[in-house]
Amino acid sequence: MRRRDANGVTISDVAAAAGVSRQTVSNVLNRPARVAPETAERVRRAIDELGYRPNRAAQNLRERASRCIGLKIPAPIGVSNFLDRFLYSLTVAAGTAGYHLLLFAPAAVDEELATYEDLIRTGTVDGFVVADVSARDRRLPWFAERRIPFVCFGRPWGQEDGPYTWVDVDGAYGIEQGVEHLVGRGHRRIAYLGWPEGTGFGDERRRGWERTMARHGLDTGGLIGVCAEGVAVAAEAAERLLARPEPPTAFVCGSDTHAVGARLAGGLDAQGRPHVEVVGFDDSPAATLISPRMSSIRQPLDEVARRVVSLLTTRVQGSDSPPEGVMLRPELVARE
Amino acid sequence: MRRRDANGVTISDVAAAAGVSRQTVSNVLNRPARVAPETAERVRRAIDELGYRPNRAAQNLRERASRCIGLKIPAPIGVSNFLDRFLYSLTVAAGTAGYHLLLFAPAAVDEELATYEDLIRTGTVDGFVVADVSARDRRLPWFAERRIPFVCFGRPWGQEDGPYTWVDVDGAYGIEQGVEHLVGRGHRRIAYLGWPEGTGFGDERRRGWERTMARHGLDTGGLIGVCAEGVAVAAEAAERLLARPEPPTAFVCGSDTHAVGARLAGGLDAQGRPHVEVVGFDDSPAATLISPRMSSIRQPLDEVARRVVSLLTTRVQGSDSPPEGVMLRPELVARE
DNA sequence: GGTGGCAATTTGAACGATCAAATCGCACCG
DNA sequence: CGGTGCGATTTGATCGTTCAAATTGCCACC
Repeated sequence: MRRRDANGVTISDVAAAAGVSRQTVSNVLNRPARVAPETAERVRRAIDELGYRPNRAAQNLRERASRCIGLKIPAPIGVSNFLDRFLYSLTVAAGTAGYHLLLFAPAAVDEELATYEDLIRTGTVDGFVVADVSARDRRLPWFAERRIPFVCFGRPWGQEDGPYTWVDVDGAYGIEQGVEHLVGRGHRRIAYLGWPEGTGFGDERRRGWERTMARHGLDTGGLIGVCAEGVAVAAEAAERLLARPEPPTAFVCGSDTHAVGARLAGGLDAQGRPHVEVVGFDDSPAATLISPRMSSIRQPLDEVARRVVSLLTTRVQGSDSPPEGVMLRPELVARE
Repeated sequence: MRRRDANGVTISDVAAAAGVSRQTVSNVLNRPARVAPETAERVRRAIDELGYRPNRAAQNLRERASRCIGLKIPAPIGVSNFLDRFLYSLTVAAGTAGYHLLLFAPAAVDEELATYEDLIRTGTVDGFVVADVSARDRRLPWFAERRIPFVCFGRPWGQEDGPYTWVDVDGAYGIEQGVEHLVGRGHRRIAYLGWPEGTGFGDERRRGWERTMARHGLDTGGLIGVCAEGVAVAAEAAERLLARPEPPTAFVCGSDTHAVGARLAGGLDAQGRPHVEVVGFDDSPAATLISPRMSSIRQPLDEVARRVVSLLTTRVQGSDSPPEGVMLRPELVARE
């Protein structure tokens, strides 16, 4: 029994069974037009009978491609299951494009670049999705220099029109929808609660609030709160705003964590209705688990994943496509 | 320029540069003892200078192994980022064992088995981690029949001593620690809030509560609440218990979601201290985000991942190891 | 009946690594 | 001085696939 496990049927076995050469079998699968219909039919029957499946390693070797997309999985420090959801969308999108997602975690921070390089040089992956782009991310020029295919989820802030390809969601637009929603429900003193200055996406979301308030001629003075991500600190920050002489009646928030904090700070009335209306960002489970459920701005992760995969696969397949930035729109999920 | 990208240095290039045969280069990397020290040194220098890295596809073809572990990523319906954390631990564990994690998501439910089969038959993965074992999971006998290597995270309930290999965490022990903790703090009426009968792990956790209460001679009558996972329903269930004539003063819970519900139902006193003490399960971010922070039972995910990978790799490498069940102990993280 | 053209199919080589067996060089010994 | 033994190294074959070029068979046409 020489390694005759579940595996073991090769293209030659099929060829022999169908009475053709191995190349004809290959053609049936890859270039059906080249094969006479009745031959193709005979070969297909043999394939089915033997349960033949082409060996991936052999294909990879021949094609010089792994059909794998590499993704660094960050240490789980986050609070939302954002990565969970993106990972799922990305896996599905990759799958329909004929790719697989390959996860890796560098042993140490200073080994990170070496790990990327290794995966490419050994041909383990064809390219990367970079989901945690930071400002002035040193990986991006490093990849570009080595002509390593990659696509960012998240803008390379400050270089949106630069040499990198990315897909991102327009946070300002999302917050704008949130403000519009609250204005439509009669609110005038709408506060913003989010991250301190410095995170690209956070700043953008805040600007979305500012500009929408301005368009409606609403004052933003004393209505901004900033704090790190965390329910407790967010609740404190919200309380400070609520303690002011003209307190906000509603909040738009940079994240669902901030939003949960705002809701806790606001409290509920006797009927169990929140004193302040809150719109979160990310539509994480927290938004639906809190009671009553909370409106939140949902990022179109499926679409993001599809675009990322599509951009990456064209780049992997060698066409020297120009850099491209794709901006998608989030959507307000209004609840209650 | 024939495909001379970042890639392209082969073992023959190194051999030529070092003035040896390609097999000697291979030996330097895989069987160093066979090579004379000065030759090895010369080869190693050539490897460094050329930046040689062995091609993975060629190795895979020759070795008949992909060094990839397949993992089905479930649709993200959960509330915790449990998968996030396990995925990370698993990626790290796989990495140190020389493997990579390959994610996939079957297009449709009825294609699930076909997807597994395909991945094995094409040699895309060497085996699977099954992280979502259900009672009477039809995949397990199906895998076994085909001699497809796999290891479960989670017991195959009812067949713990059966033909399958698994790693799991002793939920009853964990809950026991929680009850002990609460007893130690003077509580006598300790309620259990968890899933309705039917989930293997949920039932086990409840039994842990029952047996520990019994050991302390404490009555469990009217102290059990069950509901689906969800903060709102959990809060309602907890309220019902709290409304009874002899209400519980503390809760141990089947999940952090249940625990958050219990905490919300209990409410805070004037000093911001919870009226009821609560111990959750999973030590998810929710436990630390709620204010004040909550005790919770932490599963040793790093250890689980290491054991899973270790069991799987020995099975992949062909040794017909007998089935094995590994039970690990969770740990109470006491807070406040 | 020979020739050209075309579709269908086959053959040989290659992708880059590793294993098994063969070969080489050298010291040792009878 | 030739044979033996042994460590170090090389050669040839192989893993399973696909590309490029060669071959085959068939028909139409002059």
